[in-house]
Amino acid sequence: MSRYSAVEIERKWQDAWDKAGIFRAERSKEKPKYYVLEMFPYPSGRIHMGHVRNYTMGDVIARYKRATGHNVLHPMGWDAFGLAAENAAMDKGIHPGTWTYQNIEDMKSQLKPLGFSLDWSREIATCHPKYYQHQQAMFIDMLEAGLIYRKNAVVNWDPVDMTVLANEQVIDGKGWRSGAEVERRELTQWFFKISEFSEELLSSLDGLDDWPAKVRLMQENWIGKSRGLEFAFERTDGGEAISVYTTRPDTLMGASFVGISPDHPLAKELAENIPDVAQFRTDCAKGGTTEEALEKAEKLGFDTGIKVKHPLNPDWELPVWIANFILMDYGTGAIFACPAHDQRDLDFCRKYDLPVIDTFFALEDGTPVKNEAFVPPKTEKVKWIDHFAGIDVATGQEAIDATIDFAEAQGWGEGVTQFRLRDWGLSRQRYWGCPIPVVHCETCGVVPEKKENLPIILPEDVSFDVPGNPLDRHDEWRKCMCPTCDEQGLRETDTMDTFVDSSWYYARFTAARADTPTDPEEAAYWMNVDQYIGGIEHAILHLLYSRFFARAMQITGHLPEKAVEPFDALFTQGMVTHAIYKTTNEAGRPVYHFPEEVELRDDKGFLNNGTEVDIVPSAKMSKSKNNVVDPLNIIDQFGADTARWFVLSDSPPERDVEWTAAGAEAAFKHLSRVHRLISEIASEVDAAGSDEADQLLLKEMHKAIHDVSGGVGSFGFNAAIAKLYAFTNVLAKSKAGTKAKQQAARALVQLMSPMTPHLSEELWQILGAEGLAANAAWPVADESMLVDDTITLPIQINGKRRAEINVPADMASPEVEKLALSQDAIQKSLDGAEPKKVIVVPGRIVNVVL
RNA sequence: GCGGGCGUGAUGGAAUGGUAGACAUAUCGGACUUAAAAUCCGUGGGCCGUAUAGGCCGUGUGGGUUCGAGUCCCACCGCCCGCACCA
Repeated sequence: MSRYSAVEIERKWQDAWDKAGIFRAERSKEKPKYYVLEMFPYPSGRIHMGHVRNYTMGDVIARYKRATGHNVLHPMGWDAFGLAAENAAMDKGIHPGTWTYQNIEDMKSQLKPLGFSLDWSREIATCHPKYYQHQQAMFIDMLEAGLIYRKNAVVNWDPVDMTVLANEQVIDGKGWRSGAEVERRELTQWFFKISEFSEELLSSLDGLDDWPAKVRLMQENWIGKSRGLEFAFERTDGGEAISVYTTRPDTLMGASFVGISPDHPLAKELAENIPDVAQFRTDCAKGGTTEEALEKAEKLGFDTGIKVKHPLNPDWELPVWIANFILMDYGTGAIFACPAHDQRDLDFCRKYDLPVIDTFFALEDGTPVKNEAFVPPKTEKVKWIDHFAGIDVATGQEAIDATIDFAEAQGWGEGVTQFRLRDWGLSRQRYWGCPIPVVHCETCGVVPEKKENLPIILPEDVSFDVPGNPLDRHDEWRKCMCPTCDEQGLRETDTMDTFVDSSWYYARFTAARADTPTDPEEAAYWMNVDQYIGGIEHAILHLLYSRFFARAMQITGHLPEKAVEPFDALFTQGMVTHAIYKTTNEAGRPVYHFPEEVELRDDKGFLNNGTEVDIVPSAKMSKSKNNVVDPLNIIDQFGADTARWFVLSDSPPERDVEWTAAGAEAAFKHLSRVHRLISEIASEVDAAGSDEADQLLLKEMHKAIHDVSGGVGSFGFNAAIAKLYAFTNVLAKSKAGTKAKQQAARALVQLMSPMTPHLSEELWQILGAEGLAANAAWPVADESMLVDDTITLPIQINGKRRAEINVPADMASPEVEKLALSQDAIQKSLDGAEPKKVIVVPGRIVNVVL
């Protein structure tokens, strides 16, 4: 009998599938379509465990759906534009395109041996003009449809390298290469009007039943709908009133000062004449643009000297401060501060010695709230002292609503709905991205390129020896004809955010070689994606942008109406994590070390020169952190099926998993055992089984079919695999040579086939079954075989298990109760006491309450 | 700082509010072998106990709801993800 040789088997069956062309997807009227998609990879050069996990899950679903009679589309491509290619160009002197295409080739050759049931004929790479020309065409359509516009926005500016930095390139407020303190600087940039879709993107979340609740909640909070009060504070000096927006108008009587953003028009105006204000604005502009950096920055304030009047009491004057924690992007860029009921306001008032008005809330029972920044809960009742409309006790929300009504009735304020969601800035001052197809013309302004001039192809002859966007320096490429007046114009040198590329690739896959962005018939047939699978780290941006883009494509006629939500079902897998080993260099910058450079002793890590490293115990595998584990070793050593089986069995798919090498060998041992077991069964001579034993084995088989089908169909892969282990154990112990055993063996091979497709093909053949296992219909569980005649019921006394009884499955509750109470162990525990109550949960449990 | 999530044996983990630890790994013991590997059988939360008898404790911590809580609620601790220019 031959041993399990993964290498031989896997190559052989991959060739067989290729030859049969069974994974090539075509429209069909006979079968229901099923579109399964995993988030496509960034071609970093090496596949990592996260990829293997992600694509194995998708492949299991794809193969399972094929087996259950679906016409499956399962494509693959490359999210190929991005920053890393430019870094490689700078570090290694390779052209970003060369680097990227080489990586794609390498990664494809690493993915192929895994035996995924992919339709490679639809492969796309977003950096290829055949892809991005369609993106440029859609950009023009969307620009003309009013979905795109230009405005100023802030970027990270490195004053030494004179270049824009990505957030990732800002480390502790400093440029990653120059080390210079980063400044926030305004540039004119292109934007998608995603905020116009706020309400729609929010309310449509309700229909996404097959999305994780946590993702919907995160998107809801991100869109951030709020109802609040907008009103203006009159200035005592007669200047233009300052309009503010607040979600807590009920705290207006605790107002201490009015704050404006450093980017507020008033702050800018003051800066023109007052050097201190200008200086203050400069100070505030230090550091990166992330919300995290802004929120964590030291709170800074500047008293403008301007005073405003409280809307409910003209004698009450409030000072106007410029404060760095107020965002110009949200509301009106101005607030009133209420230190008694907001911790940040309180901290600010204490720091700058501003008045803290005593609280005016009390708990429902009248207990006054001391001014330790008590945030009145929106859902709980608080006593609301009667500055406004005579309401006594109200929930926070009632108080808010009442205040808005009151302000509107008195005519000094207006209820306003606000969204936190900002428009999507798509401009990037970088080379390796899709060129934005517009021309700057002295006469005509900024005009879209003619569609027949597309694609606007990135020039090849660029250099990265100077920081900044090489397109800016490429005069030959920049100079072009204005599409409207035929005079000379200059091309836009900003390229598109790579999120644009990934916001519509799912649609392109439905007709990857079409001459237009999508093909109406193909899109109508294949959309929507039935199952989308990817990392939880994409819960907000990528998914929200894709949801927006599907709508924008629909408006511009590139997607059918039904595809308004592109992904019917979403599964967010957990990340594969690994410890990070870190030291610090002379410049104070972190240096990351590969796991194989670090020796671990007593929970501490050391480099071979003896230096101790800092250990971050568990972090997302990331190339820049040097903590990526390479799955190729496992594939080389044990084969793809072992790698696939292992990543599925080891942890629940939604949870993060800390990578350890141990366990892969165990998976290999099990597959070898299955190979041996099935081979033996195939060679066993027929023997008569006992009916009873046969029946028991077949019952186990049907239970396995039921449980594994359920697990595979609902991302319970690890539970399905546990069931397969148990079923294998039962099968191994059953009597040799019976018909039932042959049948059960075939079922086992089929049930494993989505996970271990190569091994299953091999064993399918060994068992003498017809055709390819990949083409075989999925077994169906016989419902009548799933029920047991007798069941074991635990008996509890006050919730603690004291005994168990075997009873017929259909025994009536009163009889179960009688039988339970008659048990010796129960009688002994009762010790003559009379039960207060006996709870019988049919088929589950008996609980005796004393 | 804000939003979201997670926390169960030595380890990965299982458990529609219903017997906590399925299944697997490490370990230990045994069989087979000249020996080893492979394989097979057993052991496999802690404590008491001669124990495959029985009992007590036990799902990050503290409280609550319930006949019954790993699961639901509140507070706290720790870790992870995201925060709009990493993808």
